[in-house]
Amino acid sequence: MRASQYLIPTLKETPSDAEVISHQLMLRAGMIRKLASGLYSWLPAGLRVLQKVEAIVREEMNRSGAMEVLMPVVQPADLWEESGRWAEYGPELLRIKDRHGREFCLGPTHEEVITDLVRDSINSYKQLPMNFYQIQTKFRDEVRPRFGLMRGREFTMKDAYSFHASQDCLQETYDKMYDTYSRIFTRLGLEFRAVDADTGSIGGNASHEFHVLADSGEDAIAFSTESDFAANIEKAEALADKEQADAPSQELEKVATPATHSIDDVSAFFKVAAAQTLKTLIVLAETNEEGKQELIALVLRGDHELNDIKVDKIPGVAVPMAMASDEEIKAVTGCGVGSLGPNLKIKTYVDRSAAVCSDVVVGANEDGFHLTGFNWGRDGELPEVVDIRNVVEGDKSPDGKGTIVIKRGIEVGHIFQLGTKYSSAMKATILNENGKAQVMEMGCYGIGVSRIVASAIEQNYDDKGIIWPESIAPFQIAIVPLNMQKSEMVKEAAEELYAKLQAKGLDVYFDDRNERPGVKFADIELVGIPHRIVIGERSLKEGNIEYKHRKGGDAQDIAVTEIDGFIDDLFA
RNA sequence: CGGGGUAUAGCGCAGUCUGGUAGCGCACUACACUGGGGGUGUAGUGGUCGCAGGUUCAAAUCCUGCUACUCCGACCA
Repeated sequence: MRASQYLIPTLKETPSDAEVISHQLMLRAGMIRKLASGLYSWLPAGLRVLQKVEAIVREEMNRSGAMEVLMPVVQPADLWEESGRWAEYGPELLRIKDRHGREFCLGPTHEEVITDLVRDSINSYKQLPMNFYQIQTKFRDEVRPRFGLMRGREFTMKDAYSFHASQDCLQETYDKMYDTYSRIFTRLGLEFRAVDADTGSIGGNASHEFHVLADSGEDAIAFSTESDFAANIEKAEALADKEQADAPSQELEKVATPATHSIDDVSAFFKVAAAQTLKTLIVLAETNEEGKQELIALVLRGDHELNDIKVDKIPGVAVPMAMASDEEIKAVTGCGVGSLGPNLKIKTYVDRSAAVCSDVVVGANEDGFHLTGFNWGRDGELPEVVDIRNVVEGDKSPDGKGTIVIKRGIEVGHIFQLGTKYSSAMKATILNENGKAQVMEMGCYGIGVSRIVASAIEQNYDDKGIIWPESIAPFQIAIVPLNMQKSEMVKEAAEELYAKLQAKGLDVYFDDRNERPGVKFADIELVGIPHRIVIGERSLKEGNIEYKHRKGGDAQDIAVTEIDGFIDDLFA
């Protein structure tokens, strides 16, 4: 492509409303422009990247045996009423009416449409399994669109839906998708992790999220230093650092601790680490038969953080988890929040790590007092032990291998075993071997295509701009002729090379603009083209042209006569 | 939805308090110089100051209402 006939409107200054680096750089590199909040136009160079990502996704999906389809963006409300989601889905679902007053929505996802399609077209177990996918625009009316393409309202997604006669068969396709996704992200040149995810309200048997690792990621992921273990921090199991508590070495002592409430206060007052203290949190219990909500105490080590998703799973606790108010606590325990400790007369659970502490500082359940030298068993009965905290760096990995490291990730893929949620609601059945109607098992598999583009930048940039992975760069190689408008020699050499590289099937960016060298170099670096060839009179007279990679290293001279072989090696 | 901020040329901003001819840098156009890292000079183009009312001889500036954008949080995945 000739730069003089192509639009890449680069910006020197960063638009003030761009917060994250990918957003800033895509704007600056002339790849996208904002139309309205959460809505972006793709400019030529940006679209090239998007299409390269799509191509890789498409190739690998096809290779896995999935079939590509294309379903409408606008979907009738009837289908959503059938699945129950018309009522279930909140304001994120953009609802519209046509001229006849009939209700429709803009599809945030396509379970209903595909299920409708399949129930009409598939009748026998003999036809299964089948896996359908599309690469298409989705719309979700996000509460707060932000971070540019990272959380837009309109975005490109690859979504796939598989149908099965049995759970075993679903598992098989699920595993195949897991492998396909791993292959896709590897080909995209991204550093990623597949993590065990919470299946949440939909239920189902298994779910994995695929995260691109980047400091700006919205999710925290825990993984092991020595094994494949990786899980969303919300789900990662937290182990105690030892089997059982050490034998007591201190006597229990009651100490007056005026104005000492928080864990920070307590550890400062007693000059002990927060890990040598316990904190007691009070949450609401489920409403009982008399319509009253009692309280439940949760004991954690002072330095640990409560995980509310884990708490939701403890029997008897109100869902979603809610902390009791100061008044409720005072009324039941007779003391303030800052002095709570073990041995309360209400149902109590203790975290695994808090259960193996010895000689710790705890609240005395009496305002203004704490106990030191507290030991379970001797000084209080050990309540039921549960896992209710977030994992922290340095914890033992749940699979017993290595320790936990926490990094941030951007969710770019999610695979899910749906089970029969939609197929049963929408009566998508087949006849099984026994001639009986049977509801199909379903799986669904999503990839945020436009989000991948942004996440690739979050992971690969420097102070000069974007550094695209080779597989998705808008152009593979740039030719920069210097002073071509004046130098016939340079012009000839550049044109010749341009023709040659194009003939090799490469995506070439030929900067034939009458700009100063600095402008061209800066643009190419900002846009992030991986390979750069500079043709100038100076080196040309010595029979050379100059090559440099975007990732750095010094420029190297290549003899004009050897350029063919050099290029072939580069893209071998 | 709660709390903050912003809206003036394509981009980044000043001017608003204290009303009086709409400005600066970048970009853009023309010409000249320059030609291996966003170069220099000269001359230009481009704005209903977010919208609608109001006050005033006079409103970017003061008042009222609205809208859009944005940040933090809640929510969602």
